[in-house]
Amino acid sequence: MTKLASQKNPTILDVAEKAKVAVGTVSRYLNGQSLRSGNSEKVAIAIADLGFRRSNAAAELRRTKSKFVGFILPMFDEFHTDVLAHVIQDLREHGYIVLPYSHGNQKLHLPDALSYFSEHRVAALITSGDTGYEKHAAALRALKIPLILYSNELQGLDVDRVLVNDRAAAIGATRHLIEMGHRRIAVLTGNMADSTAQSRFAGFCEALAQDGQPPPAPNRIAGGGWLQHHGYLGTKALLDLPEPPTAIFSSNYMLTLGAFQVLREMGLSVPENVSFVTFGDIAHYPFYGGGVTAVQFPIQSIANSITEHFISRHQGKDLPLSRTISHDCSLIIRGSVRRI
Amino acid sequence: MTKLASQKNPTILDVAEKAKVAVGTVSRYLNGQSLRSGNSEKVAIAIADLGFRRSNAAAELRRTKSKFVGFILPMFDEFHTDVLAHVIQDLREHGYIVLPYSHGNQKLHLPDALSYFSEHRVAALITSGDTGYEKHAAALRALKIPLILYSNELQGLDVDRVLVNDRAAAIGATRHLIEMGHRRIAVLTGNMADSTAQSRFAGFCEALAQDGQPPPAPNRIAGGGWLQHHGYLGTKALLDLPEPPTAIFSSNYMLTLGAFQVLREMGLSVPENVSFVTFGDIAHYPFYGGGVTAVQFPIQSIANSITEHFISRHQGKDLPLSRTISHDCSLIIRGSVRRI
DNA sequence: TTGTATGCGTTATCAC
DNA sequence: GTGATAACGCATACAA
Repeated sequence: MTKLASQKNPTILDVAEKAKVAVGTVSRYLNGQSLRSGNSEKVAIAIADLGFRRSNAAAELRRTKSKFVGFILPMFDEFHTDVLAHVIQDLREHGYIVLPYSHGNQKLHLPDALSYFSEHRVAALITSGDTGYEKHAAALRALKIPLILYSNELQGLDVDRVLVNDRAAAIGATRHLIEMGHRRIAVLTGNMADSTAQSRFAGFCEALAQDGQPPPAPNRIAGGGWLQHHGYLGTKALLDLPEPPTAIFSSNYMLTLGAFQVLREMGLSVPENVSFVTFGDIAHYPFYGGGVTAVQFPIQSIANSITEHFISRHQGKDLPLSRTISHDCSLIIRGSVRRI
Repeated sequence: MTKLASQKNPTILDVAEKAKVAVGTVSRYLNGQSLRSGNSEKVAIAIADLGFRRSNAAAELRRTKSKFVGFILPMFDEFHTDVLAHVIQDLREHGYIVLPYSHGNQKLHLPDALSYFSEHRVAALITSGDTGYEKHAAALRALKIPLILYSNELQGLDVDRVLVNDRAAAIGATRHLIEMGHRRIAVLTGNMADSTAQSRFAGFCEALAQDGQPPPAPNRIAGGGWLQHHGYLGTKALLDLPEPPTAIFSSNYMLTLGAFQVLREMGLSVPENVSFVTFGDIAHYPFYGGGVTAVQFPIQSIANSITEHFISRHQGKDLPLSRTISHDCSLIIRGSVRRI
């Protein structure tokens, strides 16, 4: 059989031959290392002529450090997708490839994800650290790769963390309600097993306490999960109270969605019938009725910190086992809080 | 130096040795092929004992067909992210890995994406086929891999297409406006270089024609791009008309967002001051004012068709060079259209 | 810096 | 089906 060059992809051997340099030189070129002046051009020309593309599989196999980074997101919702998109962008500029893995809001099956990432020998794992990770701490440690958490705190693991000041933001949002004259304030919490849900609730309570108010009565606490139906059911219960709240503090945007669903069904509007403050700002909130007052996450900063954590960790410098960065949120005041 | 087993990842050789079978047998096991009864168990036990994980890089290097599939999306917006998420899920069930590439709404730099995908030897390329692809047709052909387009039509390439019946949906949406008594109807178009923008506009005009109306006057046609600011500027112009439209037909959800921004700034509301119909349904539309009447895309069906196209193409069956599947959309009627 | 040789871990190809 | 062996394409250690 005659060799048909067009049949096979050209390799660095072909490039080396054509450029009349050694394969090592081509490899050095591909990895951005310096070569003798003049050689760069020769190699570049040969690559262009041959239409050569390095095989990432071969490089990956031979490399000591993988270029893949795993990213687990609970679902492709606005917040997580936004973080993911930024991280993909940031890491690509450093030459890394992000492998997203979503468990589609099914019950988390972390072992599946870990086995998937093991196959790809990912250099690190980025995740929001949802409920249930503690159970798999051993498996995570067995991966022997850096773990980078964003959004949620997670105890008992040596990881880098990128958090937001949930508590402070919750205090600010609640205080805004108080300043606008609200006293019967209810709260929609997230899944209280998650640290974000706890911190936001704690901040809410603290703002109340600072105002000299008692902690919220149990029937003013609803939700208990992150999804729309939690917000729906929770808000329904709150509004059915003999003394319904004049304002609601919501712990994320999906709860808020569910709340709005109820309000719509009951023919109530914001802020005329009930005031509203929510965690999580989305592109649509400015136009929801009079606009929704919301706690905005600094997505760009979160993504940057994730990237920085990864890069420094991957350089293998001497680093503490665990580092935490916290970012502040902004309260975007719109029209969903009525002064009473 | 003594060999420390814990230092290196176990390989199929280790598994084969431990299970007392040949490496080929282990490979067959890993790829789901049938083994002599009893051998499966032996291999499974050895794998579990050793904590073995196949190296995808090595497999990918040696395989004749890659397990990677490229996916280009213009941005991580609701529509494209939704399609992506479903495709990731569908393809994972078939053992394929999706590599998303977004150009972040910058000017499309297709060569970057193609070079990235070349390195990974992707088995196929999925993309919405935005404006500007024609210029790179040669480069796309040079990849010698199946191309699967969704959303946009693209002439002059042998590709599989998954489209929606934009024209029919546009007719339906416009007819709804007409049936509700509207005669002064304006349109926000997308980028008219894209087939979706053309089809939606054509459907809009056809519905008008069916009602015996003339084509829209030039000053009733605005937008000309897919982004929020196109909707903003376009709507501003429409409402500044001596005879502003009583209803607006919007070609996607971001245009609609921009339109709502203007309406809000001008203190106008939907549908009291202007009625609205939009392409693209999103989770928030039920709660926008009285709810937004919208054309809903069948995301699940689109994703399924993409997957089917890829799988059949990848099986290498004898197939026509180009296949097209079209899906119908649904008009979700809510409260953004006033009867006049 | 360059050239050469070796190995990464798997799949494909045979003969059995 | 199974077993032995030859690639796959690149990075790297080593000697030059």
